[in-house]
Amino acid sequence: MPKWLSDEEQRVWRQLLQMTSRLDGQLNRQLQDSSGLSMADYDVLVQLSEAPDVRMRVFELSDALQWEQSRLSHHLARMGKRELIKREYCAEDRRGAFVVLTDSGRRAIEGAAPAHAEAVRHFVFDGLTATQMKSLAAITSSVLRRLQGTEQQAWTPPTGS
Amino acid sequence: MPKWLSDEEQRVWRQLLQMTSRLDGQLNRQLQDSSGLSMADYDVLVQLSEAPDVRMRVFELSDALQWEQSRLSHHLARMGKRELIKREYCAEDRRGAFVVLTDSGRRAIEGAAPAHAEAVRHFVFDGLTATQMKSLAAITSSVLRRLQGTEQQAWTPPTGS
DNA sequence: CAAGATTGATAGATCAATCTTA
DNA sequence: TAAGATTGATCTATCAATCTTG
Repeated sequence: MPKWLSDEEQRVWRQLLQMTSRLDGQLNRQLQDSSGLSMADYDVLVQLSEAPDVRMRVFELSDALQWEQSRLSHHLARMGKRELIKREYCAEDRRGAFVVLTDSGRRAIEGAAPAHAEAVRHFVFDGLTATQMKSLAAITSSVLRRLQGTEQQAWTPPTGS
Repeated sequence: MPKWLSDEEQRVWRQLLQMTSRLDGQLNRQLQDSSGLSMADYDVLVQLSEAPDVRMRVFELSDALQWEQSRLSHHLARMGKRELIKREYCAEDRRGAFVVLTDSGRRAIEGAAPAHAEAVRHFVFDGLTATQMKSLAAITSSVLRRLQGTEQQAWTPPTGS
């Protein structure tokens, strides 16, 4: 059980970090400039637009996005001010609330999606072979499996005694 | 030139986004709990600790980390308050400044590194075959190559006329 | 004026505390 | 008391404006 990453691991790890931060930056800028949406806005709008009756309970959204409740609540408040979404009362459980896509929210996501998809394809998928595509699916699955069950608590390394 | 991502692309893309956000969250929590450092702190301290005389110019750090000047400047101010780094005057160019690792900063990074490396290995590399490792290197290189030259400006899709 | 760097304003993320209803 | 959700405080990120020296 070596104490450090190997040279190869280190190189790949730094590349992965760089890839994700630059890709994130580029896609956010593209979205922002072309449509005024952030990736976070986009993700919320995608979930709602795919939901039956374009509405979801707050906790459903939170599960789907894997966001903390409070982050989501603050974000929905801001999106509400911009009229991308609205809240509706929930009759069955009066503690809860529905989040509903507005017409203007639907127009925003429909306007933003084509160029966003194009950008993702351009920067990521157009450069990959079919084999690399399969590999990427396997790699992300592997890491996600290893992250299972560590959702809220921090992982601690096994003691080396 | 399809307008949307294919089903497979969509599935892999969502997995990649999930992987990076959860991995980021987990590694940040582990670092924070075990050492009081964030990943951002960690990256700054790594750069300084690898630099000759544990010091760098602000613009060198900014290049190495690929951070905007203002983000770095704010972050250094906060790290300065915590005495992880300090500033020193630059004689050669009096507009500039050196950032120097303090003793307490060196202790912090040395204390944090083993468990952090262990976590990265545990969640990522221990689950990959040698072939997948090579694939991951190729994939990240491909995406980074495609991002080259788009650093500050937003990319816009070619017009479809 | 341009390069190196900081500052202030604003938007977003995280944590703990709170409020209401089941 | 616990579940669904919001609020306020604090920390971080981003953008535009500024300050100083080359």
